[in-house]
Amino acid sequence: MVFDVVISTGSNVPIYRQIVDQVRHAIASGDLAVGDQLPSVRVLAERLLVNHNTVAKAFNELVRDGVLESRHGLGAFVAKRRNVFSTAERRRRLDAAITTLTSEALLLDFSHEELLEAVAKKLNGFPKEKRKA
Amino acid sequence: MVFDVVISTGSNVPIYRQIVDQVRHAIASGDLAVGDQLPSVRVLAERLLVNHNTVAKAFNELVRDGVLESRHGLGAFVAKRRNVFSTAERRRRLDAAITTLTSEALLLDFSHEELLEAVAKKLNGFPKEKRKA
Amino acid sequence: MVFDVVISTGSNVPIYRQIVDQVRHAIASGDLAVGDQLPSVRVLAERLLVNHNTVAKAFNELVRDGVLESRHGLGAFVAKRRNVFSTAERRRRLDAAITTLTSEALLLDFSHEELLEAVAKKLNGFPKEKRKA
Amino acid sequence: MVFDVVISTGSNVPIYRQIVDQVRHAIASGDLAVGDQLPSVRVLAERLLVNHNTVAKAFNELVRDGVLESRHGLGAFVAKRRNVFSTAERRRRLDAAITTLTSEALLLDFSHEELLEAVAKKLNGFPKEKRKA
DNA sequence: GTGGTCTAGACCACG
DNA sequence: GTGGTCTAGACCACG
Repeated sequence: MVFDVVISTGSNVPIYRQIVDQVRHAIASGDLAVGDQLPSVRVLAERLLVNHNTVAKAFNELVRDGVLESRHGLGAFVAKRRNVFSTAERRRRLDAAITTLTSEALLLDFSHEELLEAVAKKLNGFPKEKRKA
Repeated sequence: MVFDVVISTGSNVPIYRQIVDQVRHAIASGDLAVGDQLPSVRVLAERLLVNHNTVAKAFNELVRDGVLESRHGLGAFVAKRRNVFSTAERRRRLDAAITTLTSEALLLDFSHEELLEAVAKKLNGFPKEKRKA
Repeated sequence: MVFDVVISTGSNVPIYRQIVDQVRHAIASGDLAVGDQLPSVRVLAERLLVNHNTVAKAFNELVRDGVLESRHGLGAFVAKRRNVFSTAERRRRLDAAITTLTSEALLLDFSHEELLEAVAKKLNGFPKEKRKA
Repeated sequence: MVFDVVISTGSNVPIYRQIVDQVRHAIASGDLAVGDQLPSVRVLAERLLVNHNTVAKAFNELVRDGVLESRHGLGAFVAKRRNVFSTAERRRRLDAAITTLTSEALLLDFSHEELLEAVAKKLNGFPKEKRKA
C-alpha cells in the first residue's frame, strides 16, 4: 500500500487539514488512482490516533471538492476527475495557495531562485498533467 | 519612509500575521535597516484602522522571535539579524509548503508550466531579497 | 429582523441542512443582503436549541460554497456573489436539485402542470436575477 | 413487461429509495396496474445486482405505505390506490421542496427562465401522470 | 465575544 | 461494517 498518512500534532496546521493535504497529494502524485478505495473513516482514525469525526471532516471536505466519492455503507473512493470550479475560482484558489507558499518561503529566507527551483524539482516527482476539456 | 503596511481584511490571513509578515519583509528587503525605529503600536494601529491589541500582538511576536527589540519608553527597533531555524528545518518546512501547493495546483488542473509561471509572477510582486545570512 | 430560521426536528432532513437551506433562501429572496451580518454561531445555536457544532457545520458549508464569509472574531457575513462553480458543475447541481424536487412532487401525486405552475409562482416571490459575467 | 428499474450507484439517492421511487412511478404512470405481480425480492436483487436486503427494504416500505400488498407464499402485488397525505400536507411538502430548489438555482445564478425550462425538460423525461385520485 | 478545532460517545441509515 | 449526524463540552485563535 503506497497510501500513507502521517499526522504531526505539534504543528499549527489542523489535523483534518493535514489529512486533506495528504490525500490530495497521494492523488496528485498518482499513489492513489481513480476508483481506489480509502481506508474507512474509523480505521484511519484508529491508525492516526485521532477521533473519527476529525477524519470524517477531512473526507467530507474532499467529497465536497469532488476529490473523493463516498458510497454509503461501502466507503470512500477516489472520484473521477471533473472540473468543479469556475476558471475564476481556480485562479483564486491557486493564488491563495501561492501566497501562502511564498510568504512561508520568504520568511524562511529562501531566495526567489531557490523557491522556483524547489517547486520545479517537486513537480518532477508528479506525473505530467493530462488536461481535460 | 519606505516602510509601509497594507492590511487586507477580506483575507483568511489574520491581521496580526499580515503585520508580522510585512515587517519581516521590510527588513529582509532592506526597507528597514538594523536600528531603525518602528512606528509605535498606537500610531500604527490608527494608521491601519485596526485594534491596537492586534498590532501589539504582532510586535510581541516579532520581539519574541528576535526580529525587533523593544526599548522601554522609546519604542521598537529593528534588531540585529539572527538565524532561527537550522538549514535542515528550513528545507523541511519549505518542502511541506511546496507539497501542499503543488497538490492543490495539479488537482485544480493547472499544468506544471502554469504553476511555475504563476509563482514567478507572484514573486515579481515582492522586493528582491538581499540575503545577509 | 427579516431573517428567521425554523428547525423541524421531526423531519428526515438533517438540522444542519435545514439551516443551510434557510440561509440560502433568505439570501436568494433578498431578506439577507450582501454584507449583512448573521447571528453568531453560539447565539443561533441557542435560539434553535441545537448544539453550536451543528450551526458551525452549516455555516462552514455556506462559507465553502462562497455564500458566506466568516471573519475571525467578528462573525459571519453574506459574501459578495461570485461564480465559484464551473458551468458543468452548476448544471450538475441544478440537475440534482431538480431531480429531488420532481421525485418528491410526483410521489405526492402532483401533475406536471401543477408542479411547473407552483415553481413559477414561487419564483415570483424572488427578485429577478441580475446576471453577472 | 413494461416495468423496469434502473439503479444508479453513483447517485446520492440510496438504492432502496431509487427502487421505491421507481415502483411508485411505474404505478402512477400505469405501467403497473392494480393486482399486477412484482418480481420477487431475490429475482429483482439479482437483476439489479444489489443486495437482496436492499430490495426487501424497499418492498417493506411500499407495503407499509399501502402501495404493495404482500401475499404469503405468492409474492408482492400492486395494491388498490389510497391517498396517504391530506391536500394541505401535500402542498406543504411540495412548497418546502420548491423553496429549496429555487434558492439553490438562483444562488447558482440561473435565471427564472432557465430554471423553469430545466424543470420542464426533466419532466418530459418522465411518463405523463394519469391521475386517479 | 467571535469562530475553529477536537474529543468522547451516541444513534441512525445503508448494504 | 460503512459513512452521517448530533450532543456536550473543552480549549484555542483572533480582535
